Amino acid sequence: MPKQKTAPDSSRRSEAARRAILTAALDLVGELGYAKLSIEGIAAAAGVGKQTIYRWWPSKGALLFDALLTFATDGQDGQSAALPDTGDLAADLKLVLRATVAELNEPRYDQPMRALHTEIVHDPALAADYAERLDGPMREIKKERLRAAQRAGQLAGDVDLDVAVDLLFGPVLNRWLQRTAPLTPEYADQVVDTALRGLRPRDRQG
Amino acid sequence: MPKQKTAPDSSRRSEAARRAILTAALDLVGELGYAKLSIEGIAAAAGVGKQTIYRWWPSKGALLFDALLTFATDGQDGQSAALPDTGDLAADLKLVLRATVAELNEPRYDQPMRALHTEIVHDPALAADYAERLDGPMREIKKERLRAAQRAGQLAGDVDLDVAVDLLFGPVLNRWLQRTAPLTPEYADQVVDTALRGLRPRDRQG
Amino acid sequence: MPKQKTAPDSSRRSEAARRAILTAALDLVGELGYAKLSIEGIAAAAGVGKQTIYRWWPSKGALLFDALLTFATDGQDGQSAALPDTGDLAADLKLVLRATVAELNEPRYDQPMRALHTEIVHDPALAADYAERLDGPMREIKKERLRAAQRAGQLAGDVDLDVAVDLLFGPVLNRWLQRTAPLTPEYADQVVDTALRGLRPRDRQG
Amino acid sequence: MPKQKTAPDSSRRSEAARRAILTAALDLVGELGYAKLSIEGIAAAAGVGKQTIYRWWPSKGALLFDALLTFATDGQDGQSAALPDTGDLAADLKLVLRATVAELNEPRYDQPMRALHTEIVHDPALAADYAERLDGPMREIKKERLRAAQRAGQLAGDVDLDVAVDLLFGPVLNRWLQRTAPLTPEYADQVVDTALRGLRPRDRQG
DNA sequence: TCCTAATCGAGACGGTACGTCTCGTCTTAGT
DNA sequence: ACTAAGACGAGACGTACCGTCTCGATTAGGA
Repeated sequence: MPKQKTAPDSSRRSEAARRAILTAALDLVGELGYAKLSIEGIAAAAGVGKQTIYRWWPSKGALLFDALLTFATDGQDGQSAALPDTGDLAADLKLVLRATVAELNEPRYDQPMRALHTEIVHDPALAADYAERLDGPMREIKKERLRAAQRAGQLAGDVDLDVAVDLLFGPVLNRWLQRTAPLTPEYADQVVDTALRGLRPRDRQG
Repeated sequence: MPKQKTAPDSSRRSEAARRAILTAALDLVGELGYAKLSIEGIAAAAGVGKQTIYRWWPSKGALLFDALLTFATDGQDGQSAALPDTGDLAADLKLVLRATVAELNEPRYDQPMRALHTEIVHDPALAADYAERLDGPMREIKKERLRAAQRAGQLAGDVDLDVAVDLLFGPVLNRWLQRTAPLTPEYADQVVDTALRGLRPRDRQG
Repeated sequence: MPKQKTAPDSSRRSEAARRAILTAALDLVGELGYAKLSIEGIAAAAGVGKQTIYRWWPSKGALLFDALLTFATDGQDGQSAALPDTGDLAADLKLVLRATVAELNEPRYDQPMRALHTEIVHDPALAADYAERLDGPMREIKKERLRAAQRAGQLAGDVDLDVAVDLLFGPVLNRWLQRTAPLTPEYADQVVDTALRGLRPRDRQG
Repeated sequence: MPKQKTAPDSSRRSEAARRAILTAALDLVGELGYAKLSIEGIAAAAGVGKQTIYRWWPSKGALLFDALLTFATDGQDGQSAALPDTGDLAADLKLVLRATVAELNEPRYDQPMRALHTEIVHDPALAADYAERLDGPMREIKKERLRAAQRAGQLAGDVDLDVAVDLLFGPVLNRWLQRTAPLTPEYADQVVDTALRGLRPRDRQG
């Protein structure tokens, strides 16, 4: 069987170069914005040859994603992460959604995440990677909290949890991406309240 | 008063060139995808000098937006547009959301809209323009239908209509942009049902 | 008939850029030598975009040749040039060959000419161009002087003038290119004397 | 005395690798031409690590030279080589010069020799090596034949033999390198005849 | 016979330059 | 004044090689 292109041997990979590249990528995207981010610039800032980037990452988006994964998930253990559960679903969700809002408003995260989302929009392969490695685990954590709420009788048992997660987080992410209106903690509260209560009047009998 | 930069005189503008450019832009973005779309290519495809593009549009995103506005809103009258109102809110919303899903899945719209969203993500000026000229009017139409539902007692009176719109359309738009899962008509129905009913159990009295 | 690649329109060509590029090329090849001469470097030194070079010259060799032609032939009229004719063929040839030796030893000409010859060795198209535009005219001038010598009875009438030119100038050029031995004015004299007299003994009858 | 750089120990040298490299170099230069010849390519074609090349040869030119020396001088004994001596100097020289022409026109030799000459033009160290190991011995063989001719009274006694060799072989080598005109056996004959007879008329007595 | 040190293949690394592409500006003719 | 055309300075793209630098894995002699 003839080998296709001799894939790089990751055992020989330089960890120093890898970290320098990821750091430089995050620094530069925060500094210059996504539009002015170039592989050339990242290589120069990291003190690395361009080929070293092209060797290990298939696209600028994949590099950015890797950078985000590496440094954003730096502190936490990975699997041990869970949403708070004080017994009060509405309060817990507001806390989480407000934290999300705060993070999205944080300049340090804003630019890289916009960049990543831009790439995802146009690159199905990267989207799949994102869904598997970032969105998937996060979504599972959220669904876990909602499952607990179902067990506690605070959430309807027949609700599709994926839809529930989308209902809660979709509006916030959307407003952030589209900038249709400022993204405030109050908005997060509103979304939680409205999503939990539903749009239909409660005093009517169905 | 000395003129600053001799602003282009739109009275002399060539309508033929304008339409050729907008058409070429939509064609090319559908053909090549956003990443390979270039001003240079649009000019060549439209049989137009590059300067003619730079003279009339401030950015590639603005051009794309213009193209979308010009051709997407082609058939409809503009103000007369309204959401259907059969008296059955859930059914009407499902109809609209399914139509949205269908449009987003339509290849002819998919690429240009992704491109526009990408630009919006990074260009606040364009985002404002988008909010004012496209999202705003559409949102108003949706809110009008919801207001009617409030009058008919099918929607809680104290619900913020903007949040309601976000709750209904945000998840769909999000799933489209992020490709976390396939975007189906059934999902549209689920979102409507869940948003209307709310996440909380209905059989509890409080 | 579809146009192939839309050849550049030389009427719009920037003369300033052209001269800056040719000057920079000659300067740099003299400064760094041929091996370290790069298009990138020439463009930077000339304050010019790389594309402007690639647009007008098919290869580094063609550019160098152009530079040499432009500046080496700067002073002289072009057609009026002729070799000296004092009536003494040997003296005239020695003068010319000594001048050739001096020029080849001149650092200002040495590097660019070596570079050009290197390119010619590997690029038949450039070789043809060289033969037509530089070697051809020069050879004609030399042959003209030899024709005059034939008329004056100082040169055998049945000698092929091209071979005669090669016999006189070939050894000098060769020694320069191959560095087999130092290239001195005395060597020029020796070549002229030997070529004129021939290798065979003169006092023998056969 | 501390060793400077740990010079390679040639006793441990792999003869298989050496021959594979030299063979690959000659093959590739004939196949791709000199411009596209790369150390990387030679190493790959030879199935050899790049370092093995860099360890044993100081430059691409030295490698090429080595390759030429190894395979071009393969059949012949080395010292026993001598030019033919039938007693007829002109005939002998024509034979040799025609053989030279044939070799230079041989595709198998053309490319590598051009490559070597290119390197020599720019690399004085290689030029010295070439002069000592290839040009020198060959020139000595040629001069030996000319000396015999002098003894036989077929060559003027006061002619500088180096100049004589240059006069005979320079024109041919030059026409080959510069491609000013096709290199034919007839040209070789003409050069020999003209060089032997001289350019001056023979019927004049002085 | 084992030891050990140099050579081997392989290929990652920091770099430089390549030739192409597009950017946004500027210039030239032609309506 | 606008247009089509396209040259220009600028600079990023992704590729190809450069020459240096580890890596194990042979592969010789010298002990």
